[in-house]
Amino acid sequence: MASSSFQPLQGMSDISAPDVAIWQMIEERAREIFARYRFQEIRTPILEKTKLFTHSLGDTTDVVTKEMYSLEDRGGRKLSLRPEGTAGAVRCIASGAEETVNARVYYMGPMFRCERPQAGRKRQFHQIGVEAAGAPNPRADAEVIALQLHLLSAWGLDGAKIRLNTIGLPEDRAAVLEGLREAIRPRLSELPEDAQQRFETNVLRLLDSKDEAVKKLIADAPPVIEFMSADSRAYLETVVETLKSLKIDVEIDPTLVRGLDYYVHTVWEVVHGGLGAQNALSGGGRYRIQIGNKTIDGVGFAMGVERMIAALEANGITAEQFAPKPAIFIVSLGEEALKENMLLAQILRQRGIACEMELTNRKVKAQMKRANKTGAQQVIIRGDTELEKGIFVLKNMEEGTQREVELPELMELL
RNA sequence: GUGGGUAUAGCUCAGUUGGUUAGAGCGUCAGGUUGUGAUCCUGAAUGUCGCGGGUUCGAAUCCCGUUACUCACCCCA
Repeated sequence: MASSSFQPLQGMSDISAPDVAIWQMIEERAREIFARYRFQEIRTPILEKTKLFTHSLGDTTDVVTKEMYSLEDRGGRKLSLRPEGTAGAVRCIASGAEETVNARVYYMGPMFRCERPQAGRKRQFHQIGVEAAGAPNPRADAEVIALQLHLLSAWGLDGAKIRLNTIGLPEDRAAVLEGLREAIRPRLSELPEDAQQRFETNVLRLLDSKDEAVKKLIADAPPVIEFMSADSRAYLETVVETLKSLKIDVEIDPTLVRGLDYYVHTVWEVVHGGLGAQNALSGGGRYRIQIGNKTIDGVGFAMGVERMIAALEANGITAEQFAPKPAIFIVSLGEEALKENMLLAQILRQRGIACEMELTNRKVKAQMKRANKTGAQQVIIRGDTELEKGIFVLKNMEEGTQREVELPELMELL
């Protein structure tokens, strides 16, 4: 039992073998897919000025107002651990030269939100995300969605669904809010108190409420897209058509909204059953963010790696399947053989062969038992008698067969 | 931030209305005469019963606090 005073903080955990194998699989395959779509990695600082987040995510969003880990440094500067990846990535893009306005980047790493932990929600969690900067273009949105689905299939995930919606342009916002309020106002008094409050502060959030009374009311209200300009509606249509031509199925969900202020036009979510209440694997959308005197347009998404792993596990894909196994396990018998076998192991490793060995003089039986547990395909047994004869016993663990070989043959076989 | 559940061996969990030396399975280690694993048999080690306080002749068991885990609300990936 770990000493309680040295446990990780609430909602944060160590990730080690064997679990880490699935993380490595996810990251490895993601890099491969990103390369095919010609996205490049960026690594931005985990600690940023608080202002970067309040400014780009919106200073009334919960993420910014109550969930950030914020601190002052020794110079009294207000800093925060990043709660998401887009702000930093966009800051980096904005600081670059002119050609970076069309940057295509991806990132993977830890994010921090001080919320109550729950299924699929940690305080330090990990995201893999992409940002494709560039002027609004529905085809760019569709390409990014295609990339996202490609990732899911590379990881072997089945049963994920995409829900898509538009939240229109900032110019549409006033009409949308007013239209929605007007539809709800006559029956406002029927709603619970917190919903009534949200009616004033953030009426869009009523769209995805879990409250039954609110849900019913929203179902009766006209879809918000009806309050948007013809351009905004055409934009969504082109996204959907492009996706269709790529043979990608999406479900239009008029109640889908996003919590962060920077979104415009297309927004989407990838959901998966078997995740509990936090069923969104990934969220994405088009955004417009002001950084200094530059406006960065772009489209991107972020996936929660912990949630992804939970979804994979629901599909029967687990870390053990990716646990690395040595090609060779070396069993020694006798002082002299042990010493020589360490040299042999070193040579094999330098030739690119994963190789494990027992470093004590335990009985052969115990060493074989350990060899079996590592999952090694083959075992080299070399004791002092083999050493004298200049041979190696090579055993195939699966078949249970073994034979004696000399050094040149051994090297050729491996 | 609000609310429910949980915390006993490395892991999964038993532990009767508070009663004497706290248990099982798995794993680990060792043996089953020569130097061979995944099966089988035998044996052994390992616990401040999450932590702190209280009630009691006596607490793993009851009460309070605390930390963490877990689930939901909220929020979001």
